[in-house]
Amino acid sequence: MNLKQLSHMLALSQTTVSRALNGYPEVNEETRRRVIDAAKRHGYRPNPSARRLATGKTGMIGYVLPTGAAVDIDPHFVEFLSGLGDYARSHELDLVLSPADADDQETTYRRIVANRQVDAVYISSPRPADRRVALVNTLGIPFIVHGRSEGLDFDYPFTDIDNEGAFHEAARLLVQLGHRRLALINGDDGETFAIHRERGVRRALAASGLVLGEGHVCSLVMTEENGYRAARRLLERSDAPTAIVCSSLIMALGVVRAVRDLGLTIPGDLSLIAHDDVFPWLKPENFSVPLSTTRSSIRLAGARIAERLAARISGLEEGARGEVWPVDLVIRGSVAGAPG
Amino acid sequence: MNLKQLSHMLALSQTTVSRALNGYPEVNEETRRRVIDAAKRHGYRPNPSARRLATGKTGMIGYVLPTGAAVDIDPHFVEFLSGLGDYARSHELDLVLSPADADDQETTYRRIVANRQVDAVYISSPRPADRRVALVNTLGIPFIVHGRSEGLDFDYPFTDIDNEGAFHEAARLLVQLGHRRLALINGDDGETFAIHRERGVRRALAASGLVLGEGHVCSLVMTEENGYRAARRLLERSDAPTAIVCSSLIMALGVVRAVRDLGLTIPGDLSLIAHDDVFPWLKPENFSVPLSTTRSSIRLAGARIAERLAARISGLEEGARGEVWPVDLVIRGSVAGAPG
DNA sequence: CGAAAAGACCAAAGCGCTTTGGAAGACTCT
DNA sequence: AGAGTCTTCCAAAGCGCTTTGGTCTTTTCG
Repeated sequence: MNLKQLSHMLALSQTTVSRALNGYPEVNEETRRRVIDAAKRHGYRPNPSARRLATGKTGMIGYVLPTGAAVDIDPHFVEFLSGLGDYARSHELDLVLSPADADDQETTYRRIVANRQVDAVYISSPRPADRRVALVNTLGIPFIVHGRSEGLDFDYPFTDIDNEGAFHEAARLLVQLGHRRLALINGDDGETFAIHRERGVRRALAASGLVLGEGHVCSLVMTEENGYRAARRLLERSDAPTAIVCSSLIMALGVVRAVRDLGLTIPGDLSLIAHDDVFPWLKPENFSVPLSTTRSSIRLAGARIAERLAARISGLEEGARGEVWPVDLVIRGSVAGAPG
Repeated sequence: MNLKQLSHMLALSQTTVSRALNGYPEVNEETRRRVIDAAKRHGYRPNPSARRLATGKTGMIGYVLPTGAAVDIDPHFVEFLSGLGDYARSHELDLVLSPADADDQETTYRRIVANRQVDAVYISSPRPADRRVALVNTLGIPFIVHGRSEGLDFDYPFTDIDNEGAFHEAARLLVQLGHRRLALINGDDGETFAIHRERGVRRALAASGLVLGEGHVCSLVMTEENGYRAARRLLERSDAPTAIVCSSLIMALGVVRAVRDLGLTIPGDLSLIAHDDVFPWLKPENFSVPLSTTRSSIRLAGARIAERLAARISGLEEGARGEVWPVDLVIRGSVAGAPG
């Protein structure tokens, strides 16, 4: 059932039927009702390919997915995706993942824009002076950045959490509890979020005349193994930290293991606070010693970004507005006063 | 730059240019070279929307993504996706995720097929007599099932691993080591893979005249927390198992925690084998006691399924061929002879 | 050498929608 | 009553590609 058949059946022109269905004003309400009714009754659905060719709109949002043997898609991604899906579903938006060589995403961005394959894109895990942000900005496709870049000479729309504030709070609490030697086990410091977190910790320490010691900050891909190694290395130092702030729950898993292996205890020998993106399958309250966290649902962020993308596509949102979400600090058993 | 302009520039008809570019035989090789060359030089890329309207082909594969507040996308999904992306990237295939209400995926499947939104789809986490498989089969779109259903009255193409064989081997080894009371901490037993795994364990036990005791098998969503709870419940029984086979590494994390909380040790008091889908961020060899596993890379499965889908789209693969991959059994420190 | 076959190309008809540029009739206003 | 204004509808022109159904040469072969 296509438009031609439907309009013939109603003894109307395609123009009128199309307009009636798309809510244009220049059609009699009585006629519109007839059309809508007939369309429903015959299960007419406009062919998206045709509509796409005519309008250029696709009803899809895009994401360039870095892949490659050496590239691991972050488990955070899936949680973000859940949120995106939550929103997209109720708006019949689909998501197009375009896999790209991690080292050459630019080509893919250009392709999906040139081909008009999607109405908007989002960018995640931005870095300082991120080239993707610059590219997408000049290509002129609607977009939102999940997180922030830095040092770009233009503004852009983003949704981020207050990483600096969160880690500032966490570190401040530890200092207040008497800790003098803090360490930070961070994510890849090429990414802005990690930079912000480190900045937050340093600022909190500086407020009490302390510094983040040389060798007391690690930047690693966030795996359990890296958490273990980093913690082990830290705790075996002569100036071992008495408190660690950690960028991910998965790494915290490794930290806990290292602590145990070394015959130490949490929070007796070491206080630990980690960032929690809220995974349904790994909860800080279920750690053997319940883990204190800075918490922000990455899933909610996904939903929000889908919402903003939809708004941008339909022209409801414009400009380079950035939004920064506050982060909760949730205290559980893994923090205590400094030992000794 | 569109076809019209390009053909005008070459003083050829659109027909000839189109055919030259698409490899049709009825065009002079010399002409073809000229055309291809000019296309490249001017950066001509056929508009996919137009091609789509004309041919019905989209160059995309689809996946209906169950979403909803109560639905968690499995972290396995992302690993699978990596594999899919690895292949898709090199073939300029995109992946369309269509979020759907978890309780009504049927509507979405019908929509994407009716709308010709994708050339093929894959189905994951199938259940016995899975309605999605039946639906997709009748809708007539190319598809591959990742895993297997059961009790369907037709054949269908799938790629699965030998879950039954793997868990049979694991259980057999434990029995050989003298274990008499095994337990199985399984995934959601609505899904076929869990059923197969249970079957494997039971078969191995039966071969030695043993059975999987009432209460010695748990079926749960695969989270750390559920692993902990299940293990705790099992180990506090009067007839506590001396060995556990576990369906996921994430659950195994919980098992390890429960063992420790109860003051027990691995493998002294309990032998443990878990299934490993090969996550880059959580490795069995890095457990405090290195974990024995049945191992199969879900990422490789993703790549394979992309490959088969591409083959089906282009007509290179047909029929309902199913393939079952063998699973490795990797022995590490977490297994030992039965205590006592 | 003439008929049939093969080779190389083209004009035009879709694919199914949106949108432009009217046109016809009904209504208002002076 | 005639000019202007709405209201409501339509024919036809795209959107940019593929594909059908030719035409015109050139080659092959009995």
